[in-house]
Amino acid sequence: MATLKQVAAHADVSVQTVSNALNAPHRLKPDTLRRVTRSIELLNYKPNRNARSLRTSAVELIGYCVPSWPHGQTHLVMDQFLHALCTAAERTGRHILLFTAPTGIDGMPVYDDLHARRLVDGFVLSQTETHDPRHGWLKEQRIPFVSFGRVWKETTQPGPYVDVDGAAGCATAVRHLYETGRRRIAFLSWPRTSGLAEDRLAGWRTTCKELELPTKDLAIRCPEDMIDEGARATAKLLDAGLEAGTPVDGIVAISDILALGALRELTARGLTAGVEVGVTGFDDSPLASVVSPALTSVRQPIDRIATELIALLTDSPAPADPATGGTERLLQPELVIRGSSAPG
Amino acid sequence: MATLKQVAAHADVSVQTVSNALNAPHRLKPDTLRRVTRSIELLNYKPNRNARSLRTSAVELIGYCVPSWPHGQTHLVMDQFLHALCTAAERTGRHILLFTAPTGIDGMPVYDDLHARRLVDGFVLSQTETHDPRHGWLKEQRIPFVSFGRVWKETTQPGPYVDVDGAAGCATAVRHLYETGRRRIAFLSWPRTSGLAEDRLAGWRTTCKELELPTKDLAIRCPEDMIDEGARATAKLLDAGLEAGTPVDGIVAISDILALGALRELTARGLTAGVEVGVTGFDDSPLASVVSPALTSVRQPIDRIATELIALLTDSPAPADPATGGTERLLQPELVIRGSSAPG
DNA sequence: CTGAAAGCGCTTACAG
DNA sequence: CTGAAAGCGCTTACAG
Repeated sequence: MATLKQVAAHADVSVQTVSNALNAPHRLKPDTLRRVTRSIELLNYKPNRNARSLRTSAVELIGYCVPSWPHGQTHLVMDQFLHALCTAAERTGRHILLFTAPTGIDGMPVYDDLHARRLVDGFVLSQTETHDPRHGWLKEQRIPFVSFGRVWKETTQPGPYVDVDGAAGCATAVRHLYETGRRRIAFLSWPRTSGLAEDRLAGWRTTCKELELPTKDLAIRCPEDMIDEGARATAKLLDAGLEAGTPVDGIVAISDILALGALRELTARGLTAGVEVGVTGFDDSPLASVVSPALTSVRQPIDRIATELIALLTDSPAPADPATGGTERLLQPELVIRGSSAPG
Repeated sequence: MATLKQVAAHADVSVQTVSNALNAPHRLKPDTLRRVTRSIELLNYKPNRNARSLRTSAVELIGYCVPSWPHGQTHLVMDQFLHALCTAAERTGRHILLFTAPTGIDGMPVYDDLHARRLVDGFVLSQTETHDPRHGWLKEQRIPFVSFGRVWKETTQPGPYVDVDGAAGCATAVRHLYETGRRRIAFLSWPRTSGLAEDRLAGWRTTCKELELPTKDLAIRCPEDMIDEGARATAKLLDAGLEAGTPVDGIVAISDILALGALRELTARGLTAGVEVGVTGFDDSPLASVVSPALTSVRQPIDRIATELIALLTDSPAPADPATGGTERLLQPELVIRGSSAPG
């Protein structure tokens, strides 16, 4: 393996000049640069990153804690997210270092350790929880990080974040169902403890009110994000609608999984999603396009999210540019319309 | 941030002794060790890994290329696998570095680069393809790697691998269906180009023959791993069975996704999985336990796989121990029985 | 525009 | 059992 010194000898310059050829080529006379570049190629020289990192004390590595899921649950777009995150990091010459850590505050020593030993420069946080203690802790330790997802219900968000406007996403879903003729639109949610859920639910509620649609008894909180729960909640909604003579004709689900449960219950009752009842999910996971009828779903802009995360983490402190500045980005999701809400 | 030197000064020993306290504590007099340890804790000293790596030229980082999937496809157990891989790596003091690369041979310069710049010590390969060119290339370059999955149809496997005995998994599934009374067991497969598929199919075929069950026209190759394809293939099987007066009563699917398609088609025809037809999948993905009836599925021992991968990659060249030695591990999967094959 | 020197924070033989 | 010295391969002020 060639070293700087060998390249320097080969090109008959000092090591410093080779280093400059790599890191500040404009400082070299074009002729010298050419000669050095040729030697680099000839010797197939690749700079040793450990030596560089030792000197600069930047490793160009970003830590990401692999979430561990309770059995039966899964992050259906996690591989997409990781791929996007890697790609975004690589565009800036960085990479993602994976690690595991206990949930919540108990995991913080792991973060501290990775940073102190200089295995990473900083962290991308995801799976943000309501009152997530990690953000405040990292900020206090002056460990660089950026969060995918807001810390809900705090007065101020500690540190930079990127998030998706869930309320707007659900609002779009409600409007879409309204435009396709639905007038009694229910919402399948998660427990109240989730700030994320409250945000999305608020989008549903507000939009229903705007459109003068009913909301009473139409929001159901499923205790877990499981297909069965979605089916159960849908059954309850359909039964109540029948009894009252006001059948539900639209269902906005807070996740694709719950939406899948809704689809299953409809099928079980001989109803067709997109015909009698319009159904929408959230996340546009791979499953959405694979069931039939395919699931209309709110898609988070994953590539954009990844790009912004890396930008916030690695850019020099933004100069408060009113347009792109600041350290908070709320991105707009997009409704992907398929058969479950609009037959044809 | 404390350095070795500072700790040495604080403990009134040489830096070398502090280093030894960390890396070879047995060399120190118990008393000295105690004193040094105290200083380390007091100063909250964490060794700089870049300095260490520069010196030892080992980074304790393992590269893993995040697969990119065609839209609508997903690796349902990828998050489980990554979690297991991370955990296994961390047990040996290592971590996983994620990167992206073009598929096949085109990606090799990326691997080479990561290794040459000393960002990683070696690689874990997955998504192994038939005739995968990466293994041979890496071996030739003397870049350490281990493969999850065999390179099929080659005379010899280049380099170490861990794989799951797919044939045995499918054999178990067939036997289970047989034991629950099924006598006409079909197989839902992938295209012939997949060595993995041929292996699993062979397990089905051999076991059927052993049990004197029919196999003719009972293996269907779905062009893609999608729910719709599984449903379509199942429809074809059921139709053919009806016509011939010999109804299919068992379906072994090569993946959970295809099995899900089978379940859907059964439901659409008013049949119940586990009653009229027993169905099994492969992978025991999160979806398996979430549909209803829940899906019987062949589970790959993910934690074991991860542990073996890390062991093969990082252990000193095994001394040809007849028991655990060698660089090839074929692990046995396990059938997880649920309602889709056995009601109640 | 180019080069000689110092130093990033460790570990590794080697002496004592 | 402990320490003085060299060196891993870079980059960074600083001179020239």
